[in-house]
Amino acid sequence: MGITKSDKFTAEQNEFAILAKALGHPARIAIIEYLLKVNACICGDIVGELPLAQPTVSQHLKELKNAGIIKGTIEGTSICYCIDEDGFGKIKSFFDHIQNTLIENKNKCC
Amino acid sequence: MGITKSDKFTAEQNEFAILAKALGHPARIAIIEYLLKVNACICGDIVGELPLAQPTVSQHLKELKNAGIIKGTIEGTSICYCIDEDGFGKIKSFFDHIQNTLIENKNKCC
DNA sequence: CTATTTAATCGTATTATTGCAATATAATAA
DNA sequence: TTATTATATTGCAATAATACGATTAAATAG
Repeated sequence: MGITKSDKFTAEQNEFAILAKALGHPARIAIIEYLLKVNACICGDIVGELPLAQPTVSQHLKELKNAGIIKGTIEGTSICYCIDEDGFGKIKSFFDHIQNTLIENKNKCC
Repeated sequence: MGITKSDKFTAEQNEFAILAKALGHPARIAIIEYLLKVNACICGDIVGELPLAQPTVSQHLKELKNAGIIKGTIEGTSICYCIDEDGFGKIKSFFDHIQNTLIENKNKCC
């Protein structure tokens, strides 16, 4: 079989899994960290920063964009990427919810 | 070539990617949510809760455990799983850091 | 010891991901 | 128009992930 049974899970479960999956690669974490470091949106020099070829970086950027974690705007011949706060907000609220529930359930674990 | 170049990235980047990757599947999100819902650690009835066969659930539990997101304790013939707060703490602090940096960088994005 | 119960592991088919060379596309520059 | 520059897409090989039937392992029950 080998195919994820997405239809057997809720839309929310799938939505969060997609966000988490997009962050599940060191190159994509490195991209996020770089976008934060340069303190502003940045263009194609992400390629120069990563130990990967240009098509590979482009592919990782595409996955982050599809998941709603970053966004890109065209600026002449180059494209400016930056973190999409909406996507991050969704992830963060999920973790906050878990954290709160864990605090409520304190000491009721094995 | 199809193999992630983990050695080209920092230990922290890899560590966080592993945590995020472990959450990058709806079944594993469903497991986390179920563990939260039952308000205490729970045993093998996770299998009854998910639309997946027992070996598949066991495999997902193993991945969550390897990533440090859940932990299991033996209780007779069954095993009691619950969320590992340490693993979640790491993920949460990463997101908190990003959130804080985003707030600092306000309006400097494209 | 012999069931029974519970969960992990093995083996394997299917599908997805990773990575890059080669190529294509899109915008500007000359 | 013809370069040039920047990024995306295609195609393909290698590896990883998903799912499950069959089996195994470990603990308890009888």
